[in-house]
Formats: sequence, structure tokens, C-alpha cells
Amino acid sequence: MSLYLRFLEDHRRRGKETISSGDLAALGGTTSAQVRKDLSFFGSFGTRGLGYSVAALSHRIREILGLEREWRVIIIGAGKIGAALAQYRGFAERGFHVIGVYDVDRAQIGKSLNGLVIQDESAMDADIARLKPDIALIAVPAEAAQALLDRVAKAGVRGVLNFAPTPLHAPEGVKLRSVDMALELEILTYALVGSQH
Amino acid sequence: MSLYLRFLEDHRRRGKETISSGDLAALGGTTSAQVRKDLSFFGSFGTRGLGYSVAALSHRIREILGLEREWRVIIIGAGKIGAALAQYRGFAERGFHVIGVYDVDRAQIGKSLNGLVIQDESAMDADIARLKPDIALIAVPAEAAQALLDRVAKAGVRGVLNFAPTPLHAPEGVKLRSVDMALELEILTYALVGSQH
DNA sequence: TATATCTTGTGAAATCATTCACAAGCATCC
DNA sequence: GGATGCTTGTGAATGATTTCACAAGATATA
Repeated sequence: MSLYLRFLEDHRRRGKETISSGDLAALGGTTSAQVRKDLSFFGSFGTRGLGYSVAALSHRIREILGLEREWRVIIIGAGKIGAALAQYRGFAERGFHVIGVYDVDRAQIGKSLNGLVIQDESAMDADIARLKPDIALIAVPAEAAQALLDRVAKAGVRGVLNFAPTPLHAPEGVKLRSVDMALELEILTYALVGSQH
Repeated sequence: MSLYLRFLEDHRRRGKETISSGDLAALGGTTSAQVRKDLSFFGSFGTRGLGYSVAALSHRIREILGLEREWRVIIIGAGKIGAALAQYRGFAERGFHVIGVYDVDRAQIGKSLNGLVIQDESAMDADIARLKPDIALIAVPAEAAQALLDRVAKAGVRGVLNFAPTPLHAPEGVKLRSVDMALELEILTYALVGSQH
């Protein structure tokens, strides 16, 4: 779904007003029937003979994904990855607002990232209660990740995106996803050795 | 597969010598039958009544994934994300060696990252021919990503991990994976709005 | 050695996902 | 306005994946 949204944005930039399931399929490397099935799950908003209205479909997908509202995000860990995330433009462009960055390292606390001052991690729980962020990004060493996940979950955060290279167990009621860059590389190496025979 | 490897590493740290398919399933949120099917695809290395030897299975999976050798990696784009990747410890730990970092920005070129000097992008093609890196990490703005993918593919790189938030089309013979952090967040928001009803 | 207890490996069954195929709708052109 | 050309939406068929279920191997116990 998110991918379709990317294709639609691309297409809009090119000035097209409508797009067919076949075009979307070509972009996504799948079949037109697949695309139509995916979209029809949420209702039917194409017109026969013409395709889908890029604007209308974009809007509908944004609604479905919950992107029509702003999301408040905090970042835990102001190391290399945390800092990169805090300054990543793609988030703001898509409605994700970073409202806080936390770290335990006294050397980092007080520094400013993109206009945001790095806070002491001990202030985090109170901030969560007050500012009610929707999502927490965990960018800390693997050993600390599970404890922080439990902690933000307890404090009321319902969505967590983990960047630590370790599998975590999500507490009840918390949606967790992980981005593991080394794991992605491993999948690549598997594909590479597999294709050599 | 890579995930199983993570679980096994965890398990090894806890001092366990064997692990059952049921345990692996619990960690991965799947079923024991699923785990056994996955593993049996590559042969049978469990012992009945006991489970799998953590050490032997780790080793076998590392073989399958091609992690028993070193992989040479270059990073293209020395912005926030590229710099974070260049200094990421998880790579070296898993046998991925960053042998080059490239950028077009004169302000960045010459700076040192983790002992590695940022090179002018114009030197890239010659370096690829000479050093034969296995994998390229693309960490440049979305607009520049496709052109760079084509360029490294032509120069002989066979695996690419893309961090630009745009869908790319992989040239023939090139394995491509993408890490799109905004997309991950969107999947999270979908899960969050979906679970509210 | 016999018995009880685990756990694997794997056909068969059931479930899930993809692809096919086509009627029906819309736009365009003569 | 009727014929033509596209393209959607969707049942039916096909294919893939997951789960079930159980024989057979391994260990432990007595």
C-alpha cells in the first residue's frame, strides 16, 4: 500500500491525472490483477476504461494508512543513527513530527539537533505522559533496546520502530517493527551466493 | 533465515547448547512446523528428541547465507545517513567491510569517517573496477538514486542496498533491496489506525 | 533391556494468495 | 448513437504456503 502511494506521487509529479492497474503493476513488478485485488479490498474507486484518478487514489490511500493526520514521534538514542533520524527530512514531509530526542550520555545531552535539544533520558517518561507521542524510534545499542521498549510501552506509546539489531518482544497492545540494516545485507548476500550456483 | 540466526546468537549468549523448533517458533512468532519446514529445506541437522545444536545450526545458516566470507562494501553519499552507516559497528561484526565512501559535495570530500577518507564520486568507477566491492549502499537524495544504481551496476557491483525513499528499478543481474524508514513508519501508522476501529 | 518422554522430518490436508478470464462500464471517434 | 477500444471488478481455477498429524529416532530412567 505504502509502495503504491510512492508510485502515485511519482506519477503525479509527471503530470499524469490517471493511472491504470497495468502501469502500477509494472512499477511494482507485479500483475495488474494483483493491483486491482489489492485496491478493491478497500472499495472500488477506479473508472473502467480510464484507470484510477491519481489524486483521488492518493488521497484514499493516505486515509487508509492514517497519513491524513500528524504523528508525534520521539527518538531514543542520539548516537549516529538517532542523530541521522532526527535530521531526516523524509519524516516531516510525510507528516511525522519529531518532538523529542533522548539519550543517557551526558556528553550528548543539551546538544541541539535540527532545532531540537537532546534531553536526558530520565525526563522521558514524564514527557511521554505530557506530550503523548504516538511513535517511538529506538536507536540504542542492542542490549538496551528491550528495556526501553518495555519502558515506553508502559508510559503509553503504542507504536515503536526499532533500529537495534536484535529481535524484540512487543508488550501487549504495542505495534512493533524493526529495521535491521545488517539483516538486510545478509539477505542480499544470500541472494548473491544463490545466484552464482 | 537471518532472523533464525539472530535467535541462535541470542540463545548461544544465554549458554544453551541446543534449541527446539518450538523455541525458535516462539521467538519468531510462528509455529514449530514452520520452523522445521524452513530448516529442512537445506537439509536435516536436528536430532530427534533433543532439537538443534545451536553451534552447528548457526554455522550452517551462516554458510547458507554466505556469511562465512568477508564482503566488501562501498557507501555512496556521505550525508547524515551515509555517515551513520560508515560508522555503524554492526556491519564489521558480521563480516561486512566498508572499503570506500563517496560523495559529490566538495565540503565533505577529504573528511575522515571512522578512519576512512570520503572520496570524490568521480573516482568511484575506477575504484570499483580496481577493488571490486560486492555491495554498494546508496544513501543519496531520492532524485539521484536511480542514476547511481545504474552507474554502479555498469561498473560491476552485483548487490545494492538502497536507503533513498524512492522505488528503484534494478538493472539485469543486480540484486536490489531497499530500506525506506518513512515507509516503515507508514506501515506502523496503518497498524495503529487499524487497531483502533 | 524395556518404558516413557521428547522432538525431528515429512506426507497429506487445509488454508491462503495469485493468476486467469471475462462481463460490464466508461470514453472516444466516426 | 452505435461501434470500438480500454480498463475495472470479481468469480473461478490454479498455485503456493502453512498447518496438521504421526511414524521413527534419540535420550533418559529404572
